[in-house]
Amino acid sequence: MEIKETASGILLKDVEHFDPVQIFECGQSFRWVKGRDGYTGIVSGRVLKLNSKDGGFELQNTRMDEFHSVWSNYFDMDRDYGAIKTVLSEDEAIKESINFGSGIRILNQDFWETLISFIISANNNIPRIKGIIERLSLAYGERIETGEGEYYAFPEPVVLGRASEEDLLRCGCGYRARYIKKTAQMVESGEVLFERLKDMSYREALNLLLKCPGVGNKVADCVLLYSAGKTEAFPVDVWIKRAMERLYGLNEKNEAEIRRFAQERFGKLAGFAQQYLFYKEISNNQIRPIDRTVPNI
DNA sequence: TGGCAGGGTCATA
DNA sequence: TATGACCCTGCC
Repeated sequence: MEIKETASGILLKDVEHFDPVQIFECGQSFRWVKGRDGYTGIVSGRVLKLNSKDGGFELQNTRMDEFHSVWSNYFDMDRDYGAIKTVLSEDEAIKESINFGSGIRILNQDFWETLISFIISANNNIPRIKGIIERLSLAYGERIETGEGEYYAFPEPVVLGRASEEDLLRCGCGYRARYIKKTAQMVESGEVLFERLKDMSYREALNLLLKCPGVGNKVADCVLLYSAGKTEAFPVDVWIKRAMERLYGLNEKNEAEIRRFAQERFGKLAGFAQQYLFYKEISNNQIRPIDRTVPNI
C-alpha cells in the first residue's frame, strides 16, 4: 500500500482487500453515510470522508500522523485478509460468499458505541437503528465542526447513564431505553470495563457482556467482533441462520448449534466467515439492493 | 392505508 | 428449554 499526503487529506493507493461499499454496507457500522462525493463517517469524535480518487482512495479531513495513530487500526490495515480468504476458501460452501464480498474488512470500532448500537439493533430494522443513533448523538453528543458542516459524536456513557428514560424514549429507543440507561451506568461505573474485557478470553468477555441488560448472545458477539478483536465471535442473526441452514443443512431454529458448529469449523476466523456470509445473504435477499457504485469527486 | 417484519432479549412456565 | 410480548417505524 502506498500512502501520501494531499492538500485535503491523504491518498491510499494499491490497497488490497478494501471495498468501501462492502465495508460500510455489510452491517457492522451505523454511522457511515453515503453522499454524492463519497462516504462520511463519524468515528470516535472525528469526521472522516472517504472517496475514490486516482485509482485509490482519499481520506479527507485527516493527516498522516492521525492515519497511523487512528485510521490504520480502525480499518484493520495490518491484517492479512489475503491469508484469511485463502484459508476460509478451502470450505467450498462459503467460497462464493468470500468472492462476492472480497473487499470486506472488519472495522475496529469504539467499544461503547458498538455496545449501545447493537442493543438498539435488537428486533429492529436498519433505517430505524440509524435514526435512533443519530437522534441520541444530536441530543447528547459533542458537536463537531468541520469546514463542511456540523456533526455530533456518539454520546459518552456518563451522559446516557444520567439521561431520563423519558428522554431516551423521545429519541425513539422504545423498550430499549431502560437497557441503554442501565448499561451506560454499568460502563460508567467500571463494572463493564473495556480495558479489562479486551484482555479476557472470548468466553470470559462474552460472559461479562451478557450481564448487561439488552445484551444476549448475538449482540455480545457483535460487540466482541467489531470492537474487541475477538475474531472467534460468530454473531447468529436471522440472515446467518438462513445461510447456515442452506449451506450446511443446520436447523435454522437451533442458534446454539449454529454458533458451535461455526466456531469449531472456522476457529479464530469465524467472525470473518460470518461477515462474508452475512453480506452475501443480505445482498441477495433484501428488497432494495445495495448501490455498489463508489462515488468519485 | 393497514398490517407485517425487523441484525433479539427477557420473563414466564 | 420453549413461547410470547415488546417500542416503533419503514415498507409493501
